[in-house]
Amino acid sequence: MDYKQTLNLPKTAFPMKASLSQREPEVLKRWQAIGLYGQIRESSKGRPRFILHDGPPYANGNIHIGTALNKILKDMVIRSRQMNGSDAPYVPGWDCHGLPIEHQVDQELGDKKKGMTRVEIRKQCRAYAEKYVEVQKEEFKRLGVLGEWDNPYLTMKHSYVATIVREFGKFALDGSLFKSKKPIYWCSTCKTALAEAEVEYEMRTSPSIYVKFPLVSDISGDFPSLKGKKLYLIIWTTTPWTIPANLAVALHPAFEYVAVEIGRDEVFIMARGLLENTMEALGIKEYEILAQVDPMRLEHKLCYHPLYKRQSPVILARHVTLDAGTGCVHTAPGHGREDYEVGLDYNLDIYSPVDDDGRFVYDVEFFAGMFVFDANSAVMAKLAELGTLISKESIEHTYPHCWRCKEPVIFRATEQWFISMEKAGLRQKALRCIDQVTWIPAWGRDRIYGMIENRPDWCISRQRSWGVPIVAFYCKECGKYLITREIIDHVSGLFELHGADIWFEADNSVLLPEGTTCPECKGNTFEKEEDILDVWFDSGVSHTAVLESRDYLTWPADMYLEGSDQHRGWFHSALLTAAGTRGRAPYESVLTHGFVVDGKGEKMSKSKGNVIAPSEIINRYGGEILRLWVAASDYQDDVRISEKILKQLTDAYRRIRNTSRFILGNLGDFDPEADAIPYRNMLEIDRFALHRLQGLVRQARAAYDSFEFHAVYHDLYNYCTLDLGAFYLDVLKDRLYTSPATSTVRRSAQTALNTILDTMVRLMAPILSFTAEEVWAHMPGTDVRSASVHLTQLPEVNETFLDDELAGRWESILLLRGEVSKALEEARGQKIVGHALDAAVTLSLPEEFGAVVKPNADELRTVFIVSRVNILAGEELPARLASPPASPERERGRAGESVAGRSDAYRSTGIPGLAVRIDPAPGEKCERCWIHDRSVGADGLHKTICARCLKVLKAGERVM
RNA sequence: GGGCCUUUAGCUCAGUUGGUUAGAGCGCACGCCUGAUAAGCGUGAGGUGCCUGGUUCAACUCCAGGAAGGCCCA
Repeated sequence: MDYKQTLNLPKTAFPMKASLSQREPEVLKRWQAIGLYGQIRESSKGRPRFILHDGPPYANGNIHIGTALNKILKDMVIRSRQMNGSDAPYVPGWDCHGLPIEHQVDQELGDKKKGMTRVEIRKQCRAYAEKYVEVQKEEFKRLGVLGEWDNPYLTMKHSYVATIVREFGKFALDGSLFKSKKPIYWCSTCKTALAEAEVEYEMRTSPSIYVKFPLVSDISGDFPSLKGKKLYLIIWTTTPWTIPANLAVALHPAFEYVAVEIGRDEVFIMARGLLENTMEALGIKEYEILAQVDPMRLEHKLCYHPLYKRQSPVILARHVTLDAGTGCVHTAPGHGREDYEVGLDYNLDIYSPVDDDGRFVYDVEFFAGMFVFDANSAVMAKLAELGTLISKESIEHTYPHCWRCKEPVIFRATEQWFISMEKAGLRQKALRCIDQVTWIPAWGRDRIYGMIENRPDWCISRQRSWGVPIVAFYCKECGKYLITREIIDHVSGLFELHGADIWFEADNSVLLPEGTTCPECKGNTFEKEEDILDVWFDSGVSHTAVLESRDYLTWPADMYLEGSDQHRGWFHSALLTAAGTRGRAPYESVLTHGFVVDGKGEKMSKSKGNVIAPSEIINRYGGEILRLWVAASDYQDDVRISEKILKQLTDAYRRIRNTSRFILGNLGDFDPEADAIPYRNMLEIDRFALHRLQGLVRQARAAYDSFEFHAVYHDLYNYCTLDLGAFYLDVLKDRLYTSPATSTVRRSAQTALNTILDTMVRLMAPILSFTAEEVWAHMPGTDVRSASVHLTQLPEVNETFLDDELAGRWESILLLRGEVSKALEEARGQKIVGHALDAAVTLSLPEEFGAVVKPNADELRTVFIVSRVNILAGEELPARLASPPASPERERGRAGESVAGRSDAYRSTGIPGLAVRIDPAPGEKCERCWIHDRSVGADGLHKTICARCLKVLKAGERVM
């Protein structure tokens, strides 16, 4: 007879092999078909809301691994909050305007662009954005991210654009808005402003000149040794044409400067660290240091301009370096980024006397009308003529060039729009708002605080086509700009209906409210502004464009969740726009994650070849593995990814999957409604398992509460391996397989298993959303369950399953089990036994420990999974077991070696006083349950079967 | 160059307020099983706690300096 057929072996349709890349799309299809997102919304009506407001990714290109990390994290936050008693809707969004798209479209259009109107270009850009919104949408869905995908927010939608105008209007009307000059990259061939991303650095030969600036101020009071000398600050530059715009000479406040006499009573001042280099460049061999000069004492002193009859002050600036030059830096605030910044500090004019063609304007003495690069030699000649040029060479260096025409570009100040950090107290408002927010991790607060504290005014204008127009008019009579509440209301209304294209299509009779007159000069003819808004303003106001416009969302959001770069980006622009218009932050909390780096912790880059695309992982391993990777990582730091890490995660995934599968297999004939055993009637070990399960629930819920998904992962995984695999499930096999199918003892185990799986599956649902759903579908009692695990709630700690007294005893048994395992391993090594069921275990228990374990003595055989357990009472102990180890330092197991015989006792170190002896179990091995028992062979018919199994068989026969 | 941050076994992570021999799982090695089987179980070996100083009876933990890496500026 084939006794295997009489066993209750696991049986389930749940496949061991996950085939994630095939199965996941099916799960997604089903979610779509049953309208899962809508069902969740419906089922959670009236619950407290949790609003995670999505930061809009830029609608350009495929998603990368960092985007995937971000979106999956968001999904886990949403799902765990949703399953935690909240109503957590998720409205994804996209950032659609801006340079990268316009730049892409520019490249695709090539020369065709020249003949196109702005509106036509904008149409192309819109189509481009639309395309990538769809591409990315599918990619996000594939990650298992659940949300309102059929109604996302787009920053280019009419209603959104109208909101942008209204929010912009608030800054215009509260006095924050102003116009000022700022240097930007300018291509004088294309006559256009360029963004940083549009300049390419190429080698170019430029002049390299040293110029002396005669010091006007007498500093001999501070430096007596310089009395009566002719003092000069020496500067070095590669752009002689910017000398006419020089307004200052900058020194570093912390560098050492020296005054050096070079003969003829001429004294040059420069940084000590660059003295030798400079002297060599100037060809001066003999010189004498007369004094050390403290740069702080030179601040605000004056020099003559080397060309003109005006004076330039000495200023202090930290951007001065010792890499090249003299440590005295020619400063033209209208022609350099750092010059501009320091110019603001010293209230210098942003002077930039160059027109759109790159020519000096009419009032520039000597050089009016000259193209700047042609003016280089003229400037040098004039300097030489005036005796202020002291060296002239040329240099090869990298210089910015226009991406389109490849000509060198210049830095040139142009009129820009700014939102002031001070005029309406924006900086102070924003700083105050920061402390109303919970920053996770906490250092996010200091980071953004420092940024807001130090940032310059917000330059919000761009000379581009693809964006939201700055709604402003200029009076043709007096030139003043005009922005009024009426204009904002009127234009935002137009945008709401027609979109922002109308700004470029319609004329002022449409764009201006009827009867608009200039309040300054009463003029009534106007010109509209052509600049567009910085896209950070677009996305910055999403809190109002999205949260305030959908009645199922709330303002402020409960959470913003983005990478840590967004302290300078979206968190920042959202804070400014909300603080300025509403006086508080648009978020209650801000959670940031690190960046994805490679296995060595280094940044991913194409050139390093260490980039891993999400699609690659999805195709090879499945989206679930990507989700598990996100869950397993501590996102507060940078997150590593590598083949090795993915391999580890697939192993971990299989473990969780197989554990679920094994339980499902043993629940194949279990109907929870009909077969469950009341808790009080369950076996102790099953009750202990339920007690331990509550520990998992407690830990996992706490981890979810604080968004520590990696703790959930570790707890869940360790639970599968330790609590279940290494103990409970292993012990349970004998009972599940060999007991009568409907027996109380087997039903008791199944009741526990059902609760365990039901708990596990809901705990894993926010992380392993696909697999949890798959398990859910295979669980017994499906007809009385929700259609999806994602419609259920996280398990709560069930107090009725807590029994500390019982748990205490069983923890001791577990400890004992560990020691027995070691003894068995030793015996295996000595070939006394193979499988544990070959063994009989004899224990000599220390008194106190023995008392604890005693009530469960009969269960030890099954807990150890051995054939027999003998417990020796203290007085019965053989002498060799009773005597303490000769010395505590002696290695384990050696205590018994002095005694002859193969079954030396194992002497425990974990439980002092415990000795374990392993012998081959007496009796034959039962063919059915594999336990060695003396009763095997007693039955005439079933000669290879033990008494216990015989009983089961007999009972089965009767039933049959 | 500046601001913020990170650094614990090969990997992913734990480690209360400074206090015994720094933990877990995986991976690895060895063994068992073949009734979770492209599975399962057991045992074991792995750590200069990034480095250097300092405070302290005592430092992975506190302080200073440095290194490597990351984000944001310049």
